[in-house]
Amino acid sequence: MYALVDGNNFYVSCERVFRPSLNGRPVVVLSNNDGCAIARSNEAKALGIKMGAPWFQIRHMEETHGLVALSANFTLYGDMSNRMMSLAAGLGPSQEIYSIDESFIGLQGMRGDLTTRSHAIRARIHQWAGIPCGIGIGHTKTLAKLANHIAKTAERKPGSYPAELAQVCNLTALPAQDLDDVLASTLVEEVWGVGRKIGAQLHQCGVHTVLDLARLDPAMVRRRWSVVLERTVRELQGMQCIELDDAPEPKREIACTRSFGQAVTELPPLVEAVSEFASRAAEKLRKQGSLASQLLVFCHTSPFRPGPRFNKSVVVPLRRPTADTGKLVWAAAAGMRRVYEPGYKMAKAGVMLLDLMPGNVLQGELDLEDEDHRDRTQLMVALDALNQRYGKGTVHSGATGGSNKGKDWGMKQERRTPQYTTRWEDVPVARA
DNA sequence: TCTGGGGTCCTAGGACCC
DNA sequence: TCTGGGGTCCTAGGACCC
Repeated sequence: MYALVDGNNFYVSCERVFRPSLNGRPVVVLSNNDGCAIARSNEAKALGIKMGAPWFQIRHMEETHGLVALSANFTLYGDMSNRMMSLAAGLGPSQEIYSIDESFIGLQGMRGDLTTRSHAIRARIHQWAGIPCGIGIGHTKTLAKLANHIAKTAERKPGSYPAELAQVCNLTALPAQDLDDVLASTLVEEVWGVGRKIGAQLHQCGVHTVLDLARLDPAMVRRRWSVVLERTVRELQGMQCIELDDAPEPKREIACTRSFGQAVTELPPLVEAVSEFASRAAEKLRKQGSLASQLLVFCHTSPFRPGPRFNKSVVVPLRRPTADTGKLVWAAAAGMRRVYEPGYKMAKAGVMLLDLMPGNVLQGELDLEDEDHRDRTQLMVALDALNQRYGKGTVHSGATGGSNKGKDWGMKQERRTPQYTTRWEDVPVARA
């Protein structure tokens, strides 16, 4: 049995802890470069503001509806998250931190009334961390997720579900008929693992509610869709297919990408940008104790704007797996010089570290013939510690070309490796 | 004018080998 | 020489998550 503890409107709730005057008002938190809304208060949701809505499309509500917009402060949210997570951990014997605002709690072996206990934990998180939460309980992670959705919706939209399910929804304590009623009044796309595409396909097949989905034959679902959706169906039926992952593996790839506030056409600022990205990515890489074997660099024009399109990337092989900022920055800069073509308004660029393997920077590189290398890697570990303690950008390795503090890079969507990736050897050198 | 930034898993198909 | 089956590895792309 699992619980899912999830902070409501998390970024907005974090801001409200320090600015109580925002309570009761429509508030959004905006992404990098104030591009679009990545968190919305209940009041903002009630205004019809969608997740990811571009700021320029909703800003008129500042005047018409008193909408308040805040620039994101991710350092603050990370701090608040840590507090919330350690309090949530009190609910059961194991915990998987799933995202900045959500954690699954394993409830195996717990005695007593879990609903009452959850209400108590919820009150404690609100009182000590200042964050309002919803808690959902189910026999599987998928059901716990669904329960959490019901707990939050019942609170936000009275009448949508029985009032006693608000804030804490324990599906395992519901009589069978009540459970069916709840599942029948929830649409399939609310299920964890069902997105827009598959949701639409399900509706076409007459599968509209979660109850409809839960009653499908798993074997048929596997044939018609995939093993992934089959697993979801089984989980809805109460069979555990997804385990609690309380000791996650290190990341298999690490990315740092940004959209630019204003389009960039020249090579030097692009090289500077990806150098900074590589430096950030190298920090993440060392933090998880990995080395990278390949580095991918890309840049592209805006998909939203007219004009000539450009979208290219290159994979730069690294001679040896490394976590050395200097080497990664060099590779990123070299890669950008290769992909760059003049005459385009670049909207976004990024760096991805690929083909990661475990390896301590120091121990992993001791056998290098490079004499300075050991000293440099030791220095980098020291710099990482300082930056972590005193904030990003406190000190830089000389290789990264100095501070980019205050630079405003914007944002845009990029989910997968760019399409036109070429091999390093096949790319002609750009004219600089 | 102005439109996130990260990640994961699964599958299909090609290359290569025996 | 010709033909074929089967396994493995890799990559690209689709779908999903927050």
